[in-house]
Amino acid sequence: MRNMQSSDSLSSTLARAEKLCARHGWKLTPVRRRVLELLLAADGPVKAYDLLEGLKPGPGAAKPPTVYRALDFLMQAGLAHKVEALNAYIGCVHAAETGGVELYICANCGSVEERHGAPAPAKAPAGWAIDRSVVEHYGRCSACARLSA
Amino acid sequence: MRNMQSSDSLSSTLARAEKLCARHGWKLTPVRRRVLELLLAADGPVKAYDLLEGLKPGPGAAKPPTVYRALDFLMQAGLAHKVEALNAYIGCVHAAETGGVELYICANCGSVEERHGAPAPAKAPAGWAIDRSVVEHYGRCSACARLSA
DNA sequence: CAGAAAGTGTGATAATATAACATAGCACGT
DNA sequence: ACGTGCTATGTTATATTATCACACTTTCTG
Ligand SMILES: [Zn+2]
Ligand SMILES: [Zn+2]
Ligand SMILES: [Zn+2]
Ligand SMILES: [Zn+2]
Repeated sequence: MRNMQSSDSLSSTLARAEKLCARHGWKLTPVRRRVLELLLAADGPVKAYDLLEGLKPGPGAAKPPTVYRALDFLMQAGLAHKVEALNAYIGCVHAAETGGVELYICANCGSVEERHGAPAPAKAPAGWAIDRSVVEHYGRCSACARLSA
Repeated sequence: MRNMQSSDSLSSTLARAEKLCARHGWKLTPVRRRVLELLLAADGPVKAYDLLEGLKPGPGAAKPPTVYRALDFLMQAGLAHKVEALNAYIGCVHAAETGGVELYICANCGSVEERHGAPAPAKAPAGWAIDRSVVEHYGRCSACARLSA
């Protein structure tokens, strides 16, 4: 399973998210904040409909658009990432570091490591202007690689 | 639009696919072959349900599983790739060159360039064993970049 | 030929995501 | 405070993408 953040680092990540939004005049509303909490507390990538379930207990009986809107906001703010090949989402532990993100996803335990600010892929076709890159690596994390060796 | 292959290069790619399958004892059945043709003839990534439409004219009134099975086969054979961030598929112009694939997808005209042969193993986390990588770059191809400059 | 394995057909359904429109809350100039 | 517009949310319905389960056929193999 993904290494769950300690309660401490979870709340400090949330605090940083709050500050980031305040600084930019973005609104980290209750729904958005709750979705971010669910993402950060999870022990791996989370499916949109699981977030939906996660919101049920609270006051807002959320419907799909609610969750997808919150995810759109969080991704635009750089506070969450989509794992394209899994149709799942993760909270960004780095709270919106700049630059592209590179993900290492363990197929065995579900842990995800993020690397921000990856170097440009260098040999793009001549004249090509890259706006955004999706880079996801699948395999076994160091712990799982040792066990299955 | 994606640079459509000339009829010539399309049939030579198909011929190479046939040979590859023959060599490995894989069965490029009519359905599979037809799906590959549709992919190669398309001028960009193709959605599964568009392939379904494309199969309608023929004898097999295909249902979704038919198409997804054919795609699974083609991808395992290295004859097609999935564009994860678009939920779409492309025929491999290189007919199963080995190694990972890196895609350059023009958001303006839909053209796709493939690069085979692992680009850069990069600096994976220590101990990490990568099985498969998804690398997709979105932006503007050289032609479209010039126009929108 | 029998039996097994691989491929396909078919109907149903699951899982993921968006459209369209109504309502509510907040910002901002007056 | 008031009206006005903008942003966010609620709600219903639907679109899009993908798989399951089971029957049937074809192909391979002994
Ligand atoms: Zn991140
Ligand atoms: Zn692991
Ligand atoms: Zn290829
Ligand atoms: Zn282009």
